[in-house]
Amino acid sequence: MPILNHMVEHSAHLDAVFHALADPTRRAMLGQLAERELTIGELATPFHMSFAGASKHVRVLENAGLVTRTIRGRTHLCRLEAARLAEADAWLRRYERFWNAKLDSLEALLRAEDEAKAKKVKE
Amino acid sequence: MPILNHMVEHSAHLDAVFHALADPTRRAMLGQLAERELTIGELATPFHMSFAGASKHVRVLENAGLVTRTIRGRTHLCRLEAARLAEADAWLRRYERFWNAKLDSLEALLRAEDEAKAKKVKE
DNA sequence: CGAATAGTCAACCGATCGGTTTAACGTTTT
DNA sequence: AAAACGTTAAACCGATCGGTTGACTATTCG
Repeated sequence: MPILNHMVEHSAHLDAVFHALADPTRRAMLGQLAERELTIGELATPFHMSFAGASKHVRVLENAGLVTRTIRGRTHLCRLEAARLAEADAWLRRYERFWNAKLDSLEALLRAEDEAKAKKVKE
Repeated sequence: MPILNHMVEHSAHLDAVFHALADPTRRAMLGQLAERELTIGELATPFHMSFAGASKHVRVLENAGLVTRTIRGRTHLCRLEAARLAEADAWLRRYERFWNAKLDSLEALLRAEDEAKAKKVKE
C-alpha cells in the first residue's frame, strides 16, 4: 500500500522545474521577475553576466514553464509563470505530514476520534 | 522595494535540495522511504540499478539532508528527513500569492479597503 | 543611410551528471 | 577458515551544466 506513489507523477515537468530551481542565479531571477516583468538585459545586469549567459538561464526557466517571453521590438520581456511552481509545491506537500508536527497531531486526533467512533459502533 | 528578496536565502542548502529533487529516481526513492526505512539494496532493486548506482543517489540525498543513514552490521538503513523538504516548501510558498487566485482576490479586497480608507482620510 | 542596441546562435571550456564495471572492505554465515 | 553478503571506492563513459567569446540578425536611433 504505497502512501505517496499512488499519485502519478508528471516526471518530465518536475524534472525541469526542480532542475531550474537548483541554480541560485535562476532562483534570483525568479525573485526579480516577481516584482516586475524584465528584459533579458535587465535580468543579466545584476549578475555581471553576459547577455548570452542570462539568455541561457531564461531558456531553462522557459523550458520549465516558469517564465514566458513576449518579444516587443528588439527586446524580450520575461514574465513569471507561477503555475509550475504550484506544481512543485503540490509534490512537496505530499510529504507535509512528515515535517509538520501540527498536522501530525491533528491527524492523531482524528484517528483517535475514528477509533472512538468504531468502538461505539461495536458496543 | 523587493517583494521576495528581503528574505536571506540559504543558497547552498536549496541548491542541494532542489538538485536532489530534480532526478526522478531520487524522487521515487524518497517516495519509498516515506513508507518505511530501507537499505541501499532495497532502494536499488526496484530501479534495476547497480548497488553502486543507488549508493550514489543516496549520497546525493544525504548531502541534501533529505536522508540519514544508520549503519547496522553490513547493511545501511536509510531514513527520510523531511525537514529539508520543508525548507524547499518554504521557499516555494514565497511565490504562493502568484498562483493562488483566492489569495490574490483577498489581497485585492484588502487593497480596495485600504484605498477606501485613504480616500476617507483625505476628505 | 549608418551606428548603436537587444538578443540569439554556435563553438568551446572545464566541471559535474547519472550510470557502469571492477576491486576492495567489513560483516555474517557456514 | 572460507564463502557469501551488503556496501563503498575508484576509474571510466558519454551527456549535460554554467559560463564565455565571437559572429550574426533584427530593431531602433541619429
